[in-house]
Amino acid sequence: MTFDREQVLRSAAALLTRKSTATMDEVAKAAGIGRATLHRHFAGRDALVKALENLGLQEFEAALDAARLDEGTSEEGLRRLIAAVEPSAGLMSFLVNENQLFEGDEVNEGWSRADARVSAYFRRGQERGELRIDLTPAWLTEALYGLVGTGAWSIQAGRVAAQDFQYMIVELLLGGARRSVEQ
Amino acid sequence: MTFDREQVLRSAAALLTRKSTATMDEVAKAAGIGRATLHRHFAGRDALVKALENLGLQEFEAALDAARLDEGTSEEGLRRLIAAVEPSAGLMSFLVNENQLFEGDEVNEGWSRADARVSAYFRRGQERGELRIDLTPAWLTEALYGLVGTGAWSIQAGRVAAQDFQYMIVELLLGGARRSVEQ
DNA sequence: CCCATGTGAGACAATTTCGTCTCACCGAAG
DNA sequence: CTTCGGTGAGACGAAATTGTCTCACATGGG
Repeated sequence: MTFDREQVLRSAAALLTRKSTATMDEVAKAAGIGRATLHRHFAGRDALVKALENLGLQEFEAALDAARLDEGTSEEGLRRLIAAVEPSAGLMSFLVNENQLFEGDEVNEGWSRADARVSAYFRRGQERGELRIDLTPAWLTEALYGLVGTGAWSIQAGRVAAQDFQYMIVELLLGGARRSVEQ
Repeated sequence: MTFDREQVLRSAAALLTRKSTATMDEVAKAAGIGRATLHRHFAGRDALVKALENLGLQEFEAALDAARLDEGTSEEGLRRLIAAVEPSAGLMSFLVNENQLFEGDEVNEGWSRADARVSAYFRRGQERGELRIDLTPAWLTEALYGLVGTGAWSIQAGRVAAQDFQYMIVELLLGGARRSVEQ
C-alpha cells in the first residue's frame, strides 16, 4: 500500500529495459501502483528517467566507494566492484542502454566523474603492469559497463545462471575466453 | 530524392539507439525523407522495427557465413566474424538493446538459429582446447553481442577510435584485460 | 473513536502521435 | 514535350498518452 520509491524505480527500470516505449500507465501497473500515485511522485516520463539516472549513479558511486579500487591488485579491486554492483545490475542495465542523457547537465557530470574513477582504476592497473596497455582505459571502462548490462540482461532472460554473474564478468573482462597455456 | 530503404533503416537504427522513444516524424526527418514516404514503406512503428530486425538478422547471418567459423583456429574465426560484422555494427547495436522481440515469431526463430551458430562455434573452441571451459558458450555468445554493441556505441559517442573496433573487441573477448606473463 | 495523510480508480480535457488523404512538384522514361 | 511514378508538405480525424482533478477508501496516529 505504502509508496516505496526505490521499489517503484527498480520495477520501472526492469520494464523500461525490456520495453523502452512503455507508457506511464504500464510503468505504474508494473510497479503495482496507480497511475495517479506515480504521477504524484514523478512529474512525467522525463522526471522518472532522471530519477532512475540519479538512483543508478548514486548506487554506482556507492559501489565504487565500497570496492576500494586503490587497495590490493587490479583483480581484487574488480572483483569487489562487480560484487558491489551486482544488486544494482538491473538499474545499470537500463542506464547503459539509456543514451538519451545527452541533454542532462548535473546527471551527465556525475557520470563523467564515475567514468573518470573507473578509467583511472584501469590506468593504474596498466601502470603497475597488471593490465595490458594496448587496450585503452576508455574502452575497458565502456566494456565493463557493457558486460555488466549484458550480464544482467542474460540472467533476466534466463540464458545464464544468476549465481554466475560475478564470475562470468570478472573472468571474461580480465582473462578473456582464450585458454592460456599456464592454466 | 529516391527512396533508399537500407539507408533509411540505418539512420533509423542510429536514431533509435540514441533515443528509443523517437516518433515516426523524427525518424523520417533523421532519414531525410517525409513522414508520408516513411509511412508508405513501413506501415507503422512495429513494422519499422521488424524491418530493422530482419535486416540486422540478414546481415549478421551473412557475416556468419563470411566468417567461415569452422575454418582455422577459434581466434582466426572470431577475427573474421568481427571484421565481417563491423559494417553492421550500428544495426547490431540497436538490436542488442532491442529486447522487445519477445512477441516476434519468425524473427525470434531466426535469431535463435544465429545464436545457435555462435554458441556452437564457442563450444567447438572449448572442445579443441582453445577456449576456457569455465565460461559457458551461452555467456560467451551474449558477451560477444554485448561487446559489439558497446564497441559501436563507444565509437559513435567518440570515446574510442573507429579503427580500433575489431582489435578492441577480439582482444578483450579472447585475451581479457589481464597482462599475461608470457606476453 | 476521529482525523489526517496518502492511495487507487476513474473522469476529463489537452496534447501528442498516428494513419490516411490530397495535392503540387520533380525527375525519368517514352 | 508529355506522361507516369514517386515524393514532400501539409491537412485532417482517430487514437493514444498525458497531466490534472475528484472522490471513496484504507491505514496509522492521536
